[in-house]
Amino acid sequence: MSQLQPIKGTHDLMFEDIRRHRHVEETSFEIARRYGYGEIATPVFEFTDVFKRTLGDTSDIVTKEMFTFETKGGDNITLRPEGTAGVARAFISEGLTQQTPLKFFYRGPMFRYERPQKGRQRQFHQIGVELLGVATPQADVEVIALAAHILGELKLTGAVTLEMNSLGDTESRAAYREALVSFFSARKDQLSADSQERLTRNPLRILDSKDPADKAAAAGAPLFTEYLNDASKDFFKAVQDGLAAQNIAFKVNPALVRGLDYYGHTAFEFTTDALGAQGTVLAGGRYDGLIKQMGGPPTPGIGWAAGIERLSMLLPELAAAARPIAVIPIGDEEGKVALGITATLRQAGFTVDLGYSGNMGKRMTRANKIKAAVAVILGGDEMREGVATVRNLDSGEQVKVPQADLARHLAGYK
RNA sequence: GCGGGUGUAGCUCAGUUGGUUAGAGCAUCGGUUUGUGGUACCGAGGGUCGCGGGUUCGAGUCCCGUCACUCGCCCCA
Repeated sequence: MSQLQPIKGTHDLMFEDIRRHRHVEETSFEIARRYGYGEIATPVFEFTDVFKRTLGDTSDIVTKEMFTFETKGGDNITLRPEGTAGVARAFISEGLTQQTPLKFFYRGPMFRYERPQKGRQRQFHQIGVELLGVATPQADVEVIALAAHILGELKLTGAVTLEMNSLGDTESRAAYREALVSFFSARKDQLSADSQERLTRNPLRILDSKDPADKAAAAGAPLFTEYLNDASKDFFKAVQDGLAAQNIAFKVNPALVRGLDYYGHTAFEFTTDALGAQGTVLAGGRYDGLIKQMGGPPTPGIGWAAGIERLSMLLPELAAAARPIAVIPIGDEEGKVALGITATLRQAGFTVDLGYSGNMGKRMTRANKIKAAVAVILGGDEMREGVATVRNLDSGEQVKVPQADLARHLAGYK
């Protein structure tokens, strides 16, 4: 079709949309900063192997959702589908492995070749955090508390619920996986086609299938909690106690699992029912095996990512932007003086609009359209007296103010 | 990748059982108002009816294809 349209699943962000995006980014980084997080910006593309090795060859992201290209030089590169792999790669390749614990905040575009839907684009944006090098539950608690704090600051506490689960350590997960496979294998014919496929690829996923047949079949399935070993149970308990100590409400959801291979122990999601099928707004978990799997020293890690588009859609109305001051000269001579006054006011920190053309009526109309709070009018009379007429555009009241006193007089409109 | 819905002006939408110059509101521009905006009144511009093909004397309307958007499945933030 026409080249004059954005690529499927991409959008131009402007006006109110980008204000909301920036609001999410800026408030979340401001909170993360208080928890000791510094920002990291990794490249938007990496060697394809970086994602293949970390996400696991069988995950859907790797098998069908990556934007992968060959460069002119013959390298195989991929637009990042998520943020953790790049941060983990940087952790190793930047030689940071001796500097743990490390806390990173990131924001930026991610790319997944998927069918677009409400709250799901091919280029979308995430904020996320990673905490590397802390193996104790205190890290899990802190990272989840940070997420809750950010959502609270965004005024979304009432709109989301926190669900969590333990995927146990490697030993527990292997035991549980085995139990699940044997349970579902015995009733394979009752499962949906998708889930029969999952049986070999990712049996845990059968548990949170939306298919009614799967839900029925999963009713009597063994519970993860029965297969957690003592170490895993203690760990999960400590995380829950830590959250309770901070009055963070959560719900244990035994069906909560992870699509990506590198997760173990704590998995959590903040979800909403306001976004249709895309209810997950922020999700994360512990990935103790990842760094080693990538070729670094064994290093525990935990983190989460949140979709900025999804958060933006949930956000309540933002406070109105600051209203500008409109400077309105009536003729060419006044125009020159207006230039100087405009510059002075902008230097002093005011938001000032100086129109580009039109008679006074036109300029007043424009002042009104951009929601200016006051108009500073400069005409022949004002020039002779060395003043400007300051008109309050809400009340219509106007007074003459010496040009030199404008900044002081307008102080309330900054 | 699979399934449903929808494509008419810049935006939101009407358009009868197929019928001759395709409409409205909002927005835009001009005027009433050559030093005063918002309100009001008057007027104007703006449409290959997503695209291609077919049926028909005649298609915005019916049929087929295609593209796009959208919702859901899968998966995920």
